[in-house]
Amino acid sequence: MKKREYNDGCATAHALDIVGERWALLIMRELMLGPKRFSDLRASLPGISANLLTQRLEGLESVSVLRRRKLPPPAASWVYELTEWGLESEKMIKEIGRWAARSPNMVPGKQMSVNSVILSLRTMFNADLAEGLDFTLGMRLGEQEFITRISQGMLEIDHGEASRGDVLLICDQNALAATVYGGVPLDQLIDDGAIQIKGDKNLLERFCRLFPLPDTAPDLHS
Amino acid sequence: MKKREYNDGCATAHALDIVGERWALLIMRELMLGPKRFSDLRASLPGISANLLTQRLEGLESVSVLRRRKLPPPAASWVYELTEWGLESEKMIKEIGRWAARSPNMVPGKQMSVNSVILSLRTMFNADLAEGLDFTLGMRLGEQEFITRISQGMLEIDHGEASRGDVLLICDQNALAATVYGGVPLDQLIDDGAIQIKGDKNLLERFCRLFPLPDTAPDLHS
DNA sequence: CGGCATCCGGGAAGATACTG
DNA sequence: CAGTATCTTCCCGGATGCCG
Repeated sequence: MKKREYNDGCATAHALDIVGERWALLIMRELMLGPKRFSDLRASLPGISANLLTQRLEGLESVSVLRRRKLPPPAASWVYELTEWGLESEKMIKEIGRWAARSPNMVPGKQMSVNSVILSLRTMFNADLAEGLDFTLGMRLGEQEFITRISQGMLEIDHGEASRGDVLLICDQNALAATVYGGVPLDQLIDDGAIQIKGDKNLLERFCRLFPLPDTAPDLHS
Repeated sequence: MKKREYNDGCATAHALDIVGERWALLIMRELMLGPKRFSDLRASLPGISANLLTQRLEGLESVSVLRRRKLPPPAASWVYELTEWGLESEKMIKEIGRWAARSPNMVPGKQMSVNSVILSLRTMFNADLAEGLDFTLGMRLGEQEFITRISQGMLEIDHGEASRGDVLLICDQNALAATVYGGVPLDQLIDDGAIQIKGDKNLLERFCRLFPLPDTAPDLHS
């Protein structure tokens, strides 16, 4: 056993062999919405060292989770992107997040990356609460733009021109998380200047209530 | 940051903080079908040291994933059991296994624990293929007995008296995996003495075809 | 800017031995 | 059986420096 592996026929154990190392799953999370460059990855993973990021990218490439691709000129830089199979890990990553959302040890209010907020919306979206709704919402979160479509009880969020939405939301990802998950009133964030809106504010308020968090599980040592 | 944590508000990152350490998820897998004692756990996790198992159990208890409980006399020994929330991780663990089942690096034929085989059946069960089937199957896998019920396109497997099934299967878990996943003909395993059957063999053969594996994802370096 | 190479300290993992 | 104690090894994380 050279590369410290569980020698176990179980598929879950195999998953841990290939994506169980520190940072691996978070790197995949950061690539879930599209390819990124080395420094973008590094910027969205607070605390990882360049060294380790290199190692992980090599490891994940060697097991066919992601590939390294050269952008056409004039960009000419390298990007990392998930393979199709790598992309399929979204279900698993969401299920992990859904489970952990009930953790009694989860501390709210910590910083999140743009990608984690978007993925958390995809995870916690409650179709029943969205019945009858039909609209699009543009989001400008820092450098990135997203377009969200809610119709027929379905949610889609992808990169796209934010200005094309029925409503436009401009803020940073933590402000969005604060109102969707933290219950901070939208008006307060607008007054603070943390959030800017163009369009129907009521639509946005309804949007924010579509992502209820589950109850926290009992803490055995509280 | 004492205990090496991702300082990330993302629920998936939090999950890694609490169950991302080596062995943690496999310990949970081993407790998924019911409480176990220290040495049973150790026996079903080939390669873990007593040392580390102690640490992990303490860690998982401290985050309310499992609890330590003293059995009533005359047993009077300690067992470890998942909390309700810990049990809810089954969906996540299955989703991880389902994803990894497509890995191009998965080597078939490795040893599996009894619990992993049972959980893999729960994971890979295909409801469409079970339409119209209605029977029970008892399984005696080493020391453990299970009763499986298939009806209305649903599968249930739990600990229970194997002899009460319409069919009884006696074998070790690797033989079961070999025929269900490895495509080894039942007859061959019977001839080898690896499997014993009491009851309708055809029923068992149909059972074995209810758990198709997904296609393997492309290997970038093949 | 976008990495790769190297070194170094600390801590986690693994092996072995031992105890109640 | 159910763990401790000890020791070694290896991985992680940080810093620095090199190179295209």
